[in-house]
Amino acid sequence: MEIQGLPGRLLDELGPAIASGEIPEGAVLRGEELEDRFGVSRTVVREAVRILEGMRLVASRRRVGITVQPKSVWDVFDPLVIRWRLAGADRSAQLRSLGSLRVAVEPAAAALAAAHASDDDRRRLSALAVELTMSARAADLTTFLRHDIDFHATVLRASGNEMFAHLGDTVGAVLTGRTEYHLMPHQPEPYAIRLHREVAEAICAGDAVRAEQGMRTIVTGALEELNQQLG
Amino acid sequence: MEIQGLPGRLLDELGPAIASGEIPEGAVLRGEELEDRFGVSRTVVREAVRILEGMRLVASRRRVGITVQPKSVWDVFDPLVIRWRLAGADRSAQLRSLGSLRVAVEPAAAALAAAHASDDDRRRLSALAVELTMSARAADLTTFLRHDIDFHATVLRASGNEMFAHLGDTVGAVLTGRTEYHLMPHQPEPYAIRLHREVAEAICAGDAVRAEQGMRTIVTGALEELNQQLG
DNA sequence: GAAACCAAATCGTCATACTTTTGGGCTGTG
DNA sequence: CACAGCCCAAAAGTATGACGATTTGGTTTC
Repeated sequence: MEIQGLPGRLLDELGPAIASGEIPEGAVLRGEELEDRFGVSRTVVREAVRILEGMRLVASRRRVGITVQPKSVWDVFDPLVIRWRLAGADRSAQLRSLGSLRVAVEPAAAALAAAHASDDDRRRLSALAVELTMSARAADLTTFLRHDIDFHATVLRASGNEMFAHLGDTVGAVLTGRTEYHLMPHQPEPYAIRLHREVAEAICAGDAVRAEQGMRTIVTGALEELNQQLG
Repeated sequence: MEIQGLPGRLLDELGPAIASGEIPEGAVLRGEELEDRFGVSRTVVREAVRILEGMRLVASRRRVGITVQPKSVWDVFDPLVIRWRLAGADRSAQLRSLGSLRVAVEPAAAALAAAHASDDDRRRLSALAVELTMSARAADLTTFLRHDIDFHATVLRASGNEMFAHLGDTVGAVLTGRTEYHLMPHQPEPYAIRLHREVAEAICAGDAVRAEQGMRTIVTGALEELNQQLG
């Protein structure tokens, strides 16, 4: 998943710094300065910068340097950008944005999944719903989180829409994030778990309406909880 | 918007070729081969490849080369990837995916816009609804398209959600695409236009439910029409 | 036949030199 | 003093040669 090599190391420094706003919009970096600062060659700096340019975090112009772009042009759907923002200062803004996105997308995905899921997907969802219940009862937050992520990713993938499917990792990052930063009840809510079972059953039964409803309740609930926690 | 310089030129060749499937999954390119084929230096090839790697279209490994990644790991939200796919062989798959995405996102955006739009946004939406009506009546498809794109982008931006806002360009690409490839009625449908006016009014009035409903009707209509055209 | 080893292929990194663009200062003039 | 145009230097863009690192696949050896 990560970009590797020395450019990757550079990226791990610069990306979060820019995404968190530590290096503000309009700031100008010089290639040579980066070479010195990180003790790497021109080649490495240029390739790292090219990648950042691909994400629209920076733009490089002759005679002026590498300027940090305004947030409004960033590729906010890039998985790395999302992760960097989640780890940094505007974590809460990012969580809010993603929360709304989930409310829009996941119910639609659930409805599509009810129509298009493969038998394998349906089996997997049933199994995950059970495991979710068990790990919640055992108060095992780590495996609960793992299964929760898996559940939502499976629904998104089962929708048959490649773009929805791709949001699986992103949703995973959100769930991980809110657990890591203690934005979650320490005990998973029994009601939320019942809803996951409900959604799994609906998808298995091919009931698009019920699947969509259930999922909508889950994600709007998560969003409300988030808004409460963040004020 | 474009990546520039020689790497950009390379990208314009390789990106579409990969995104369209012309260079299939698993294919292996060698850096030196690309140097020869395009008559550029290692530097340029490497930077272009880095960008493609950032989009997860390819992965570069020692001793083996630059391998085209399976479609499932591509950054399908990257604007360039979307454009390349729209221009190439799986245009219809891409249009379908984007259609579903619009159905999920745009109604939610309209609802949020009704709550959060600035006065300026509201004025702009009203104006666009009028201009839309006029250019439709004049059968001026070019300006109609321009205003249509502007309308949807404005709603997405007015939602106040940066991720929704970012989909404005993408939706624009979809609308442009389906016009260019004659996947649209040559005369804009009067009913669809009435709906745009309805949405604009609802957002101006702060009526989230009505805005969401209207927008949902618009985008589901567009999706159905698309499915009909594509069989 | 299996395991260890070696060699070739290819990317990764570095150092350096040259080219191209462009912003800002300098100069000269009205 | 204001303004226009020219010129220069600064920074990114490109090219190239050399070397290092790593993986693969065949070959040798036991």
